[in-house]
Amino acid sequence: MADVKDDVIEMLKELTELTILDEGDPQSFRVRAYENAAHGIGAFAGDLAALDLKGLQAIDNVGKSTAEKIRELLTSGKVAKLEALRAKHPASVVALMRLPGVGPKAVKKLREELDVQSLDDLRAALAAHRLAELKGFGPKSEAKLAESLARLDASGAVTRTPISVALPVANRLVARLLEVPGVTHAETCGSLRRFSETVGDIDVVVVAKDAAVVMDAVVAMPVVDRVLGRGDTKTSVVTPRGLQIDVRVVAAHQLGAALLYFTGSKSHNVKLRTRALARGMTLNEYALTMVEGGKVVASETEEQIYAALGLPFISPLLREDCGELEAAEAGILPKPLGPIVGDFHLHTSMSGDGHSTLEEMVAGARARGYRAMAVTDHAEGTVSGVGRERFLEQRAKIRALQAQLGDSFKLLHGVELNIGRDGELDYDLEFRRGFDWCLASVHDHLTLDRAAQTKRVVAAMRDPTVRMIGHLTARMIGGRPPIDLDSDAVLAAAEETGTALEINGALPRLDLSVDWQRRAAGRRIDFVLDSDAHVVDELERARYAKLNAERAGTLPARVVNAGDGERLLAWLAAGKRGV
DNA sequence: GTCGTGAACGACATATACTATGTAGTATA
Repeated sequence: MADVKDDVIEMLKELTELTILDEGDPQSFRVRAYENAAHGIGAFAGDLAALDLKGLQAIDNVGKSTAEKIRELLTSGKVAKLEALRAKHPASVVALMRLPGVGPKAVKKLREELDVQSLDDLRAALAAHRLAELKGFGPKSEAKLAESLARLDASGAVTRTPISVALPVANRLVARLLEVPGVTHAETCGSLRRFSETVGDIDVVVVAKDAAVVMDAVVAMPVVDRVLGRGDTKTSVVTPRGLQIDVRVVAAHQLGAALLYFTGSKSHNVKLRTRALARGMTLNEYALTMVEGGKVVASETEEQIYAALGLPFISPLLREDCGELEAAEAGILPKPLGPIVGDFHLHTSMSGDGHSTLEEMVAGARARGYRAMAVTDHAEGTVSGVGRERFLEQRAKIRALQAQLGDSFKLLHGVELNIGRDGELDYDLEFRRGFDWCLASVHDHLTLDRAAQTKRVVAAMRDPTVRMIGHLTARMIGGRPPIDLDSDAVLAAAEETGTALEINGALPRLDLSVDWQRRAAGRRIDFVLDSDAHVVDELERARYAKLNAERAGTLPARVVNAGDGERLLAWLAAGKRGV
């Protein structure tokens, strides 16, 4: 479903990049307009292909010109303006700008004065020491460009890093920083704090008495492959896998302003700063200050800064400039979800890929204060799945365990069914009815076309035993794409059949995505936050599912296992709607 | 480029750090 939208955003991003080159200014109005339009499209939850020019222009920051380009792209597959820019600035030239330290001005100069039109040309110019002739370039520039080129040859293009890779690195880094003498606070900011699916780098804000000590500690860490830059308060390093880490040291009384700034998003910050100026104040990463007289209004906490700007606290998860500032102003920010009270997708050592026992998983869930949980090992249709007898043995154990636990904890015997190529499910209807909880998921045949994928998923939803669909799109962030589904048809079927949709908290999945959840908003569809844990510590991942749901602004009333345990039990007892 | 006001045109433009150079470019949120 995301295909068309991704194509449009890709087109706008390319227009942005080429226009920066064309105008030699990364901040021109045209450039900003393309960026804003891409932003608006990103926040739009409908089907772009179904819209006419007028409909497209109703999207934020999409005007006549962009709407026409979108139609042009969707009908012909090409955009004349883009083609013209591509002809003028071929890919080999764009590649120059991707070199760290090279911007539009440098590219312009290299092309005009040295006829450098590609990385190869640049390599030759460097070898001949011709860069020294250029004003603004010196021996250091030469050395830096040569190193960038060599690194590019070695590692290929730079891509964004999936959150599943970046978050553990960031957590270890923060833990180490907290051990540095004099450090009283260390926190991950940037897109990781906003819980973006992929991140460009890791931003860490540190409070310490002596910044130099922190900088020394950072560059000495084993995770550091090389140092990009080091200043009095900011150091940038790169890991061996090419992930950039920026560490910034601030004073304790500036922490709020620093967190706000380094968390972003950029456009959220720009709007906040504009808002400050309109109120006679100026906001930077150190403080919110009166323009007249320079008196500091707020700096210590984010809450104080938002309050001084006449706003309630806005969760980092929402700071994407997707209407959160307007919602805050109107007092209609999405409410955070309550505590997680159950987990309905997890595996034990009974099936091939689980590593903790049933008892360990139950203990883990109880330790988290849950009221209920379903054990859902794989059915026989999955590689690591097991047959009927093993499940019946497990059921007996679960019943015995439930008897010990009493009413304080509801333990369901569940199963994760595999959705077959044509929507067929494991075992037979009668055997499936024997489970307390059936979830069904797609694990294979991931490249079927849209009609076939939609049909098999909807077929599974129509089964009376299937209470929930697990990781609906089967995507892996930074890995494999989502399966091709007709989102309207799938969501309509979920609503009609009363089949809940899982929000899977495994970091490589985060499935449903924010985009899908927003598409489902307004429909009567229940969501379940799950860990998909294969080992007891992974129960923690349900928290990531919760963050993802909050990021999407999914309503607490639609999430059955966050908030009130009794509400959850009532939902479980009610069974599948219409069955 | 978009947007809002008024039907063609003006407004839109945050704030800083670092680096290599001698004022500007690039990068970051």
